[in-house]
Amino acid sequence: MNTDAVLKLDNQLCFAVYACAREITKLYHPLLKELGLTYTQYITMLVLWEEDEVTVKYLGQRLYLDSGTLTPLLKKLESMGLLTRVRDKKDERSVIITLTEQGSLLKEKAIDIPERLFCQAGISTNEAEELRSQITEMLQKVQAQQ
Amino acid sequence: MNTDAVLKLDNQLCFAVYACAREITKLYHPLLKELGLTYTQYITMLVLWEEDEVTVKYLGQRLYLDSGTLTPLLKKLESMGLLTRVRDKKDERSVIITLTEQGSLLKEKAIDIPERLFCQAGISTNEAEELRSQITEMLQKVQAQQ
DNA sequence: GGCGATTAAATTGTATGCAATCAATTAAAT
DNA sequence: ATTTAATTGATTGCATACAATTTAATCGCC
Repeated sequence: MNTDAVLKLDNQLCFAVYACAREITKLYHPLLKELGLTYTQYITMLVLWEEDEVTVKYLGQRLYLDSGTLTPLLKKLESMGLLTRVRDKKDERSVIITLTEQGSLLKEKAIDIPERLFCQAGISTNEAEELRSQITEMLQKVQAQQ
Repeated sequence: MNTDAVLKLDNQLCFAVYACAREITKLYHPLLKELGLTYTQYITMLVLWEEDEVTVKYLGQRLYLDSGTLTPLLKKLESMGLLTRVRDKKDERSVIITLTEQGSLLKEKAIDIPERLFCQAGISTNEAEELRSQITEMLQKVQAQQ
């Protein structure tokens, strides 16, 4: 590829990923509105529905987000009554996030979101899994450089 | 996949794309800092280096961004002396974006960024092109739903 | 020509993201 | 015990993103 072509937007893998991420988030918007969550709040709840009582640090590792993003987001979810934020007695540097009953119950309402989204986007399960695997590989490669 | 598994974060294609986009942007950060640009400002300049004198609407279509994002971003680039914003005489609703000489010249400094980034990320050109093609396909599928 | 519908930007308000820095606490070394 | 370093969150400042609304200009249709 010549020097001019590499600067063409449509040739850039990075831009494709970046634009795709935003378009997908927009697709989630109406579905998540029914739960009263934004996309970032939703993926935070996904982790907590898998594993309750985790630290902010752990959430950050799973979500690839830092405390500058998570602290206000978790305070918001706390104010919505979905979780609690309590300092760890054993190590006061850590904050333990715990779902409230309301937060746990919200999972039921979220169960059908993945399927509804896939239907909407018209993507087959197989090609999605293949693509997910490749992108995850790239994600880990890229993250290792930071 | 059972109902529990579909809600697992690591099974979600959408999250992989979302996290990957942010990690890639972070990888760009030190390279773009040399040019004094953010990632969004950089991709805006990419379009303008391809095609000068375009409308805000056109930029939005290429970048998948709306005027709410572009207007302040373009004002910033204007204040940096890289471009001008002028109403179209033929249709006063539109604003024409034109590179200044300084804006055009910046392209030279940007030429080697794609290669440096790929080296840094350790991704081969072939697998990148394959992945880019698949993600672009998904991007267009998803965007068609909006 | 006139007027409702449409279009293009700009504005407003909310929610991220993240770099950089700070503060508090804990762990390690001497 | 004291100093030093590392860890964990919180804070601050800046730059997006985008939904929703507003404003101004143009278009379509009669």
